[in-house]
Amino acid sequence: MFKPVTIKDIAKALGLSPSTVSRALRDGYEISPETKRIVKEYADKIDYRSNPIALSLKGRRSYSIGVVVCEVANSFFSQAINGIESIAYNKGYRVIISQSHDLYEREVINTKHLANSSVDGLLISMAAETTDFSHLSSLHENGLPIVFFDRVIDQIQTHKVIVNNFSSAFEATELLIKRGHSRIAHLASAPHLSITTERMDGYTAALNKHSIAFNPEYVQYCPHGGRIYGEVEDAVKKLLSLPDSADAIFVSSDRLSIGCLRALKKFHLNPEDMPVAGFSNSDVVELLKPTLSYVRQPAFEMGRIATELLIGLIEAKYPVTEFETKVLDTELFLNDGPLATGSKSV
Amino acid sequence: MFKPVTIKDIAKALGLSPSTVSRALRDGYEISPETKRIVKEYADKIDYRSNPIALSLKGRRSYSIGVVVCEVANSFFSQAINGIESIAYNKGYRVIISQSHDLYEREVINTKHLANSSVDGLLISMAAETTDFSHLSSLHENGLPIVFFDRVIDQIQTHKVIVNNFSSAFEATELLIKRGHSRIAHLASAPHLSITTERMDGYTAALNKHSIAFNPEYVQYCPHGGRIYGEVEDAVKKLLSLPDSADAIFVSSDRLSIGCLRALKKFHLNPEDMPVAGFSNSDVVELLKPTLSYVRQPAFEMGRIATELLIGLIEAKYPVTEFETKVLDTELFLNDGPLATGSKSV
DNA sequence: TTGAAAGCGCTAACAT
DNA sequence: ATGTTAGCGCTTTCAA
Repeated sequence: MFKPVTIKDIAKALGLSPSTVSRALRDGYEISPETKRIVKEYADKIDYRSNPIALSLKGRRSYSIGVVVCEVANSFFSQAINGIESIAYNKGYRVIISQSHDLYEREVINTKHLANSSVDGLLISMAAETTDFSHLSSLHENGLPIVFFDRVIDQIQTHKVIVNNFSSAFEATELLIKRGHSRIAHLASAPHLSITTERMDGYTAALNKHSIAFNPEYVQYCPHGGRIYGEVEDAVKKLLSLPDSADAIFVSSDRLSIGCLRALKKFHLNPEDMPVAGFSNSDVVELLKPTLSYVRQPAFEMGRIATELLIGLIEAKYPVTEFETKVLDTELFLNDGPLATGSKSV
Repeated sequence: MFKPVTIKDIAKALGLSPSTVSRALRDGYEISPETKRIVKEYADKIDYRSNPIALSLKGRRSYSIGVVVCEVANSFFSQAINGIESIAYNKGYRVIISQSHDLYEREVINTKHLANSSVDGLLISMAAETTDFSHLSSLHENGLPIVFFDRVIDQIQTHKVIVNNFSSAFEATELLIKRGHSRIAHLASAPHLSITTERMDGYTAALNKHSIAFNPEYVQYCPHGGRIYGEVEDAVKKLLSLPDSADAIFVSSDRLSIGCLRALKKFHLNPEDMPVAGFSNSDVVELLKPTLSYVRQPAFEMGRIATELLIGLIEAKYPVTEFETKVLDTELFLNDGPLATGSKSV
């Protein structure tokens, strides 16, 4: 069907050997300028493009990086992907995206599939369901470069890119406190995710600072990360039906924030009655009706940095042993404007 | 770095020839059950995985399909990508996604890059800016299977997947008319896009049916498809500042719908004063404050079907000459519930 | 300065 | 039932 032009074709047409053509095209120093000119002109004319597959086979490099996120249809991740692409593209890598849908099994299959597709490296944000990391550690031990972003794990030593989850959560919670609320609930994602624990800590720290007793009943987890809307609605319902019902909610993830608003709307609760502060990178937050005060993560930037780190790993001459965890700042928005900014980078 | 196990390794370890191993692994009929067992067990033990690059080089097939959309961070497209993935995945293809950001130049670079990466086929929704299609026709003439979805073009004969844009637009417009509006503006995307003209026709047809004179001043185009928010705001501003200002707006694309609401909010216009009906696949439409009556496209389904058609093309034994254009139904939602459904499939 | 030949991992036609 | 060999497109010694 598709009839690609090969180096051999050029060689034959020009009465040269394939190796000469190869060298001429790659500007080998041994080739005469004249020959180079001829070869290049001809290659140009017939629109020759080298076959990257053959190149990969030879060089054991595929110039592609694999990405595993829970879902593309999520503002945070699609923005991060934009960032990933912007760098990968410039550096000549293509990006293969796959979605875990927050399912452990899908994550395992995807990473295997990607590794098997000989990606040169992996960019991953853990699925909510995942608690066993052997699928990743085995790849990592085999030398596959991996960089984590957003939902990271401690068990694998490599570069990581996150935001200051603790202080972001702290500030968001404190915002609610400063507005006079004291029965602040916390709607959280799967309990073992890094973002969940860190944000939880920020939440409790804020309560502490303002001498508000921590009430475990005010904390609801969504083990599926909000993948199933029902779990969010149930969680919210529980918070509302407590004897001493919550009077504000801090939500610790993008999808949950939306789910929470949806549930509140369903229960006919006005934002005045039940203000919500949560993480969200939605591009329409300002237009949402139960309004949302929100923490915005620099998703694009996170993708960019993670990719730079990954490519650094891939192209490193010597094995890298010093890893860094980049911590970026978030921004806290209160209805329509920035109120305060997150904390420092480490 | 990465130490892949090869068929040769297995052959050597087992005292067999590479071809025997290869055949045993692929269940070749000529291999004795005993040998198969031995080979498979060993392969399993050392976690052997075939090198897809070598396979591709051999078979001239990469088992990957390229996707070009304007933007991943757009509900319609991210849902379509989910559909694409669901099929591709099952059939053993991986998906390489790239974004044109509605820019002609990016689209050209991306398609070249993908073709050059030897994808087996291309799934594309045209960029708003694109008016010259030679980058695609040349690939297509060279035998690269292409399937268009959503934003299609007439110039290339192949499978296409769209929705019934005409009747969807017709119904959305008629909805506004039935609610007593007669000065209905139309906020449209780039004028040469298929979706723009088809939806425009539906809009005018609805006006006609109800004997409302078509007023060209009520039509505003956004050549960048809303990529630049300013163009949307300007367009809306113009519509509002006409001597005989519009009293309702029909918006013909996802991003524009959001942009339009944003502009209206900025101008402090209530939905009662200026109702909007528009295409949108946002997953938070019901939560938007200037409310939106909306046409929802079966994005996931479109991705699914387009991918099935593409893989059909890729795996066709003989050149395909009969192409079909699948036309799917949309749904029209009025605040909180379906009101009417789009029209038939062709 | 150029060419010949080997090899990357795999498969398939052709032996045996 | 198993082995030998050639070749996919390219690069890279090694020879000339």
